[in-house]
Amino acid sequence: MRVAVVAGTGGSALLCELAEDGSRPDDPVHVNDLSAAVAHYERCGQVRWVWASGAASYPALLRAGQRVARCHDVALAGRLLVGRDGQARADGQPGGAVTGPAPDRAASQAAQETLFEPADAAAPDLAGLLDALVTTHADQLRRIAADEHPARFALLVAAESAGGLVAAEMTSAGLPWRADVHDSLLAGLLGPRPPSVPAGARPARLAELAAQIDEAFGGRRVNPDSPGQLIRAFAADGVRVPSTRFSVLRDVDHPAARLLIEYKELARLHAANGWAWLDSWVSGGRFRPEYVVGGVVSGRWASRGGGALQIPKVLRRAVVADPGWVLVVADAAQLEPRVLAALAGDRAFAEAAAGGDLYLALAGAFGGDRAKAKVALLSAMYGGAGGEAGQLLGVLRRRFPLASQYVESAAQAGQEGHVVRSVLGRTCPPPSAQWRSLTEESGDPESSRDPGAGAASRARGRFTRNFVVQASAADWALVLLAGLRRRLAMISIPNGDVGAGPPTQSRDPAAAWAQGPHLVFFQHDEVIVHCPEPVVEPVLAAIREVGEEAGRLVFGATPVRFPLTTAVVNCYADAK
DNA sequence: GGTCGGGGCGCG
DNA sequence: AAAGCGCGCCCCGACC
Repeated sequence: MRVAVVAGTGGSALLCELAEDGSRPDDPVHVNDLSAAVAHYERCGQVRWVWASGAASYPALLRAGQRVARCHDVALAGRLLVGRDGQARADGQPGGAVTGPAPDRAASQAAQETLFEPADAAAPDLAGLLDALVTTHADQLRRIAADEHPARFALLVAAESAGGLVAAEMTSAGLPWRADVHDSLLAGLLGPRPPSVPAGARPARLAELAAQIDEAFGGRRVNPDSPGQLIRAFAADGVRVPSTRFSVLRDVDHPAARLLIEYKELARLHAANGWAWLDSWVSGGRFRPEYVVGGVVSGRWASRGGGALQIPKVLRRAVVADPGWVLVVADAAQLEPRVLAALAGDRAFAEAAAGGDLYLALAGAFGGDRAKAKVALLSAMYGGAGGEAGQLLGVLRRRFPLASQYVESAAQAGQEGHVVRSVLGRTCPPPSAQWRSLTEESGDPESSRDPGAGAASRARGRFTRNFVVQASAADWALVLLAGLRRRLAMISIPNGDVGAGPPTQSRDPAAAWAQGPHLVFFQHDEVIVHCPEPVVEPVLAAIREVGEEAGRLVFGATPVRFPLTTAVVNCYADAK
């Protein structure tokens, strides 16, 4: 059953049960306590909540201690559909439509605008919002059903919506983070925490390195954070460097180069994940970033604040399970090449991907050299062709023609300005107007074409080449995540067996759902479950099952396996 | 005083 | 010569 919901003020809401096609047979019901109403429906059986945006609605429910099992997130679904159908343009020009404009879009367009325009917070027109929600949702169901592969697209919408639930829950639960461990890590590398005044004071080790760098430039004062100043300082010593990035400095013969490499590494840690980061982002033993579901065009997540998806490996030492709990870290091994194998239906390739080390299985085609197999595959997926890669690509093309053709035709489509789609139907953005005008063939073949046109065209080819793989891998990961979330919720905790339990001050007392094993991190092809020790086994079993299930749901019958490596650890740093 | 693009680098 | 994809965040320096 689907139930549409719009939240009112003070925990109230307007609800309405929907028919299968999304139509509304009954009048809406006003409830004073939404979380109680949600609890009631969740107890009674299978309900899918239809709401405008989980990111907007779900955190309040979680704060009230209430979880939902399933939802249809109209905002997330709408983005997937807009990506597929192209944005209708007011000027009547085609907007990159894939399947042509749907008839009678005007009404649903108006409903959507009502739904997402800023409402009057003091006196929201709940009935109007619910109408708009129900109309938009029904329109979405029709458009999903009209997809070339409706079941796949419906799976994508369901998984994306579930992603919205996971994201809110992970923010609420937080990633266990030991501020004391982080602090001593920083102190060990940078020196003790400098006093907050004067602001911007360098920690001891950085100040020392900066002084040594000045000295290495013969006493010239140089700001080591300024690439421009550094390039000029090197030039003054007769060393010409095109930039000051690591790969350049590594090969520079000057006493400052080595110091700069060390300085940059530590300065980066200090700036991005130093004490200021710790103060802003970690509280009560938890790091609580905000995740942006579908924030990357490929369907990968992005994050807002705290750089949650770029936590440096050295800081994994600070990610420690609560007493009586462990971290179960699961990582999809060689996900993207396996996804390519499944996408392309290349039999020889797929059989190599049936298990174990994929690159090793393919090494035979490359004279037994695993490293060469890896370079060839990464080049095929990323569009690299420099150096040795070109020749290895030739080998790949001969031995695994279908896998090669799959990415080649995606690249060609992109170069020609077309869009491409992931296995479940996420669509890449169309080229910009600027790209179109740049790459357009001029009517006069003799007139010189913009020299940037070829480069722009090839760049888009690399983007679409990579998109089909990266976005399909994201499809798989999202389905995995949704399935794992569902399974974790079904694991019950042996009563009173949860060790000392987590420090109570670090946990939201209402978060009863976080008393059991729950997701605390998701990074593209890797998840972390914070898990009470007594239920490690069922959690590992759930991970095994869901890995199988995700491959089957997303790719259907394929010999390709998507193995998950798991580690049960107290500290994230020990997982690899 | 603020914004914005580029350089650089963290993650996958 | 350009040079493998996708992000977020920091700092700098140019600019308003």
